[in-house]
Amino acid sequence: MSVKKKVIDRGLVYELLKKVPKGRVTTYGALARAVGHPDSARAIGALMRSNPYAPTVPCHRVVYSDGRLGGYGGIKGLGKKARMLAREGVKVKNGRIVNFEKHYFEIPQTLSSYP
DNA sequence: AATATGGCACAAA
DNA sequence: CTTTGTGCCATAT
Repeated sequence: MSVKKKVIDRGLVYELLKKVPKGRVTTYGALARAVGHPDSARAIGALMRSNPYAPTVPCHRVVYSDGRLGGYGGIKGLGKKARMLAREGVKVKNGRIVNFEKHYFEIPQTLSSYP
């Protein structure tokens, strides 16, 4: 099998993230998995951190697998992140998403076998 | 090129 | 439920 690509496709990550509907949230691990890198959860965060496509990519909809918010430029950004999520219908309580499973949106792994 | 940092995830205690 | 330790990958300097 021709396995050539080792690095994550940033464009693909952003595309998938953009596919996340409003009022729903996903996790870094899920995103990593969707792009074909099940162990690159952290890398996803790194890509978000760079955030080259600022408001184009809803990086604020990406949270920890535990249901917590995660980062967003530090503890300061968390408040803003929580507010944005709450505004979209995702209630955040004490830095944790309420009914996380309910708002969780698993990204279709259809593009996992992307060249 | 190498080191340090970081917006993660999971298991074990 | 909280804390510790380990793995994994991208970016910045």
